[in-house]
Parts: sequence; structure tokens; C-alpha cells
Amino acid sequence: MPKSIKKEINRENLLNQGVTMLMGQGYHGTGLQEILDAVNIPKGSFYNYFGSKENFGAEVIQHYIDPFITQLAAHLQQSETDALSAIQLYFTELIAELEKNQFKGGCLLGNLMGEIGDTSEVCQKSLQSAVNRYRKLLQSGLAKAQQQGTVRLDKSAEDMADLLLNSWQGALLRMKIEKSSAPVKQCCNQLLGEFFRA
Amino acid sequence: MPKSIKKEINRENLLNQGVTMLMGQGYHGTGLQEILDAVNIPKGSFYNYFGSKENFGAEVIQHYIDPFITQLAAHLQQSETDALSAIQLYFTELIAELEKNQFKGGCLLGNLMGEIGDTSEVCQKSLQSAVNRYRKLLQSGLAKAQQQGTVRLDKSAEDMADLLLNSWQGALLRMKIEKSSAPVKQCCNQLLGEFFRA
DNA sequence: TGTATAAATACGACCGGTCGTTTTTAAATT
DNA sequence: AATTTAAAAACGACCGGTCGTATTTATACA
Repeated sequence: MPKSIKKEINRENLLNQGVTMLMGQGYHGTGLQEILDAVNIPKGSFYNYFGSKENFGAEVIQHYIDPFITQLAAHLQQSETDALSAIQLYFTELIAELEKNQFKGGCLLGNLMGEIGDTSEVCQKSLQSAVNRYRKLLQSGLAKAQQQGTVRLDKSAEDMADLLLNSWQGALLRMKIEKSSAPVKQCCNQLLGEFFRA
Repeated sequence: MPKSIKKEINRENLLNQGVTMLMGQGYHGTGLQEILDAVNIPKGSFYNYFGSKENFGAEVIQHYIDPFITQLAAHLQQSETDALSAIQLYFTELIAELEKNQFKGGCLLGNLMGEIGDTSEVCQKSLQSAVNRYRKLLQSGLAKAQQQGTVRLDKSAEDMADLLLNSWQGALLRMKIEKSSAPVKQCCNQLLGEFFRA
């Protein structure tokens, strides 16, 4: 196998494992060796690939959010369902996934914003970018729903997207300590089911 | 100075310093020695007082939330102002404090829920208790505002308290990475200024 | 009340182990 | 043969926690 291919595979494996472990144990709670052992990659290679744990963290953040954006965008492009239903379905799927994980982990972005969002400049930048990409997509979905007449027009799509994401993050935190999906379900019902409706 | 007094002073100093440092650097990001050096207390004494870092963390959580509860309760008991105004004033003061700290730290409860809320059972219990004490107080304030006719009656005080706290936590996270009070101000305006109003 | 004894607490050096990073050596590619 | 990349080994700082001992406080006996 060519070396350049193996390098990409190694990087990918490290990022995947990084997502899992940073989400489960946090940034400072996860040692590099733990990650390296899990995917059987030498520490020297890691530093060839990423340079530092902090840079690695910043890449993990982007690697984490990509699939969520892809999935939400896919739902929004389904032409047979309206945008509000698409968003609701998307969050329903998220909740199912959280239940599958027995409410452990939650959201990597939320966890890292709280833990290192104000101490690591590199990760802070990455978090800004990740959150904003997600935010803008959700905002566009809500705007579409407004055009379709399912969502109220007297609030801006941006404000509603912000409120939804903020509440979602807070609900995820409470989910973690209560070991229950009640907070996240309540959050979706309150906003998508009532407050945002036209 | 009697030993039992010194012990209480030491404990208090450790808890105060613990609040500051755990909020600023996180649980795993803060070493015991750092805390001990800051207040000049030997490590042996620490272990006499608290038994473990984890138990210490659980106590720090309660020590952190107490003043917030006291302050909010005090505002709510001011008989000359209505409950909704009291809550709004309280949050305005919180925002002023966050700005004073240049948006660093945020909320210890939120940060620790994300970092160790699902990995440390002892701290999880403490977080549950702290959040619930706070939640119930805010709920009672909103119920009072409902009776006074300033807050809508078609949503339960409990649901609104949950929504407010969730959004607040999420807004604090975004405040940290954006280094701006805009998210928390927006959060308060949206809910206390619009959505909750009768 | 003064004194010996017991119990509790204070203390800081020290434990094995892990941290993230750097340096050095080996291997592969050009 | 020259250059780049992989991987192993080494690095000192630091981690949470424990240890035996020293000091203080409480109890019992005289």
C-alpha cells in the first residue's frame, strides 16, 4: 500500500477515534496514548500528521460536525417534505441516536465550548466555524419553512435558529446529568412544535 | 487560632479557589497542586478535608451555586418590584458580571455538565441537585409573575423555566467562543422580553 | 488541677504512572 | 545517493493519591 494512502487512512482513523473519545471523556480527560492505542498508530506518526494535540482537537471538531451538516442538508433537500417537517425529522433522528448511546457524550461542540472554548485559541476558531456552518444551515431551513407558511414570520429565521441551537445545547447538558431524553424532547416540542409555528 | 476554625477557613478558601479555577480551566484541566499553591494549603490537608478530587469537585459545585440562588431569591422577595422585572434585573446583573470577566468561564454548572456530567457519578449527583435547586427557584418566580399577570398562562412555569435555563446555558457557550455578550442578551430578550410575556 | 495517654488532624516528601512533546533512528520514496 | 516521511525511544513536567511522622486537641487518671 502506498504510503500516502496509508497516511490518509491513519489520519481518518485517528479523527474518528478522536471524535468518540473527546466526546466521551473530554479534551483534557483524554490522553493521546489512549487514542493511539485504540487505533494502533505510533505516537511519532501522530505528531507527523497533526503537530500537536491542540491542532488535532481543532481538526476533530470539523470532522465531527461534517456529517451532521450533510444529514440536515439532505433532509432539507427532500422535495416531498416541507422544511419544518424535515427539521423535525432530523432532530427526531438525533434523539434516537442519543438514546442509543444512553445519553452519554451528547454534543462534542457543546462539550468543548464549555471545556476549552475560552482557553484554546485554535480550538475556539474551529468551534466558531463549526457552529456557524451549522447555524446558517438551520437558519436557511427555517427561512424556507417561513416561505412555505409553516413557521411564523414575525421572528427572524436567524433569531429562531439561535434560540433552537442554544436550547438544544442546554437540553443536551441536562440530558447528560439526568440520563433521560426528556429534556431534548421537551426542547423540540416547545420550539418546533409550538413557538415557531405559524 | 483554634484548629477547627482554621480548618473551616482552609476549606472555604479551597472551595472559593476551586470555583475560580474549575470554571476557568475545567475539571481535568486544573491540577490540585495549582489550587493548593494558590491558597497555600498542603496537599495532605486537602485530602484530610475532601478525600478526593472528585468529592472536592462535588462540593465546589454546591459552593458555586449557593450565591446565585441567594441572589435570585433576594430579588424575587423585593416586594416593590414584580417578579418578571426581578428576574430580568437578575439576569442583567449576571450579564454585567460576565462582561466584567470578559466572557471567560461562563457557568461552572454548564461547563462541568459537559465535561464530567456523564463520567463522574458523584459530580453528576451534585450537578443534578444544584441545577434542580436553581430550576425550582426560577420556576417559582415565573409562577409568581403569572399570578401577577405579566407572564402568559398558557405555558407552564416549569416549561418556561426549563426553556430559559437551557437557552441560557447554550447562549453562555456561544458567548465563550464568540467573546461577546450578544448571545446572552439575545437569549434574555427573546424569552423574558417577548415569548414569556402575557 | 496537673499530668499522662489516646485520638485526631496537619503536613510535605514521595509514590508509580501518565502527560504532551522532542529528538533520534529507521525506512521508504524520489 | 539525497530527501522526505514513519516510527521508536527518550524527555522532563506533572498527575492524583499515599505515606509515616509531627503536632495539636481531647480524654483519663492522679
